[in-house]
Amino acid sequence: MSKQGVTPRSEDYSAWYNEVVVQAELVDNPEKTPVRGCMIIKPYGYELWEAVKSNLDRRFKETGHQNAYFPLFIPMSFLEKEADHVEGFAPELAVVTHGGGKELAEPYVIRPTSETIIGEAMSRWIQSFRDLPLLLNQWANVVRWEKRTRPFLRTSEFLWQEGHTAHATHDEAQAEALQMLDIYAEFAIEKAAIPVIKGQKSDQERFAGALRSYTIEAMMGDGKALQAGTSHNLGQNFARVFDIQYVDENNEQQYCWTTSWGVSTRMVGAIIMAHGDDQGLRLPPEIAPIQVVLVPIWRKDEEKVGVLEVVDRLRDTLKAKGLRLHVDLRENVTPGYKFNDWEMRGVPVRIEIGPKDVEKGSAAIARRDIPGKAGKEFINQDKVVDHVLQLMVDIQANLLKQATEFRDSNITIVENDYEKFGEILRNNGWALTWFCGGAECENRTKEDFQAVSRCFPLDQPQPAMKGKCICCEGEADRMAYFAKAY
RNA sequence: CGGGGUAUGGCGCAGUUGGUAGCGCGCUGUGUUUGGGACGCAGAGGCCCUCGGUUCGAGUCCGAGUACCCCGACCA
Repeated sequence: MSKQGVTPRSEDYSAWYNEVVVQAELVDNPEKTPVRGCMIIKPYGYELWEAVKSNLDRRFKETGHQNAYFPLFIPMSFLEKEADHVEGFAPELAVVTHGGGKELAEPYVIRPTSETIIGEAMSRWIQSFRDLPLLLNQWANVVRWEKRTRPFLRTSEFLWQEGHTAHATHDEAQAEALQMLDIYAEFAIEKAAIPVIKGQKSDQERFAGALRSYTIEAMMGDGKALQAGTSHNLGQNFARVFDIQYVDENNEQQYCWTTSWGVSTRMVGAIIMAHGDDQGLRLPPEIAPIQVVLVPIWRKDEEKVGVLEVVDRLRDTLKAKGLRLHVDLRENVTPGYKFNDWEMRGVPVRIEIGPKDVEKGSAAIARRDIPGKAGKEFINQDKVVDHVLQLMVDIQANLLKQATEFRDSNITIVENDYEKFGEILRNNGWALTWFCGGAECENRTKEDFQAVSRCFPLDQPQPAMKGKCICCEGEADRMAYFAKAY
């Protein structure tokens, strides 16, 4: 790269994002990746995804789910069984027509999601109420042929987990959908430090084939919204078309109630856009692949010996505390280069050890959430471990605090004022307003402001109250967030 | 799927009236450096997107094709 640093966010947010993901080495340069719309996730980016993955996987297992794996290929006829479902996905399907040099009798679809093939399996596996609930999850790749793609946010192939469960009653399925939404929100807030809002999707924005769809909505650094995770109560739609039935206690056949829920590599995009600054990434310590980077500095070989002695000692004591740590021993770049490099990669804490520190028994500690020299201080080497452990907590909390304050300062409650409503949306703000949920109204806001409802928050600001829909002025019993979205 | 643009070392680009390719960064070696993106010296590295045409001669001119990028309509 001939260029140093990235385009400032304020100048061109989109350019900033595209440059950061490449310069922080999360992905291969998309313009060079040979498969259009797909991404090569580089090791550092994949480690970030693994942090998301391992956190969620643990929570899924804690709540009784088991991992399984279903085929990448799905018979075309499976998708066609659920009318809404196939209609929703038809335009973005990749289809395999040939195999082993011969045309297939029935084409396979490369899964855009697995409700159908898992539904078919469930229909064979479930016999009795004793087989329920069936709580499955799979970690997989899926393909949706997207016209415009962006690394992590929208790619033709992406990685995700998709949970699929079957229950005896509507209420159990509903509870499951809400439980998984809670798990997503908890992860987003506590680990990714993104203050997401839990809500229900409007009928227009609902998953194709679902009874109800829920979402965690996150605000990005430019004010736009990003759906960071979803869960669906699929009702009996898939159970009916795939014949997922069980015999209840009274020996009667009943259709199951199913759910599905997913978080994808888009979450990585959310982390980048929720926290990044003009220096690059800022990663929350909880999920940062590298939490602490040690940069040794020396001029002469005799200094090097003393410096490395201190560096090795600090490395060992910090590692003993369970910190994910890296020592940057590169000799072909200067310390200044390294500082910028690690800031671009978003490492929460950097420790610099130079000859002066060896002499004075000190260490320079720089915290990434406060950029540049302002976030740097010199402390006694004896205090480094405690200080760094405290910084992990402080930085985690501070990133969440900053993101929350930013979000709240960009949300405006608006009632009965379509002009003001539009103004908020045009300025990339979020409008919280009464909304009847109707398709006509939503189409109108989309046309007028390129913005639709993000969700009806589960946590309603004025529960039990009613208002006038911002569009049609008809009765609305819930408020919804509207915003431009990724 | 509509509109615009680009294609030349790893990356970013230049290349005049057509004469057989250059700059910066990076890379390799080496020496001096190293506390906020170091410098000197010596090197390596090119099917100029593809096919066809014009010409003694094409990176350059003409034609066709392909790929990609940007802007709009569709989307986890």
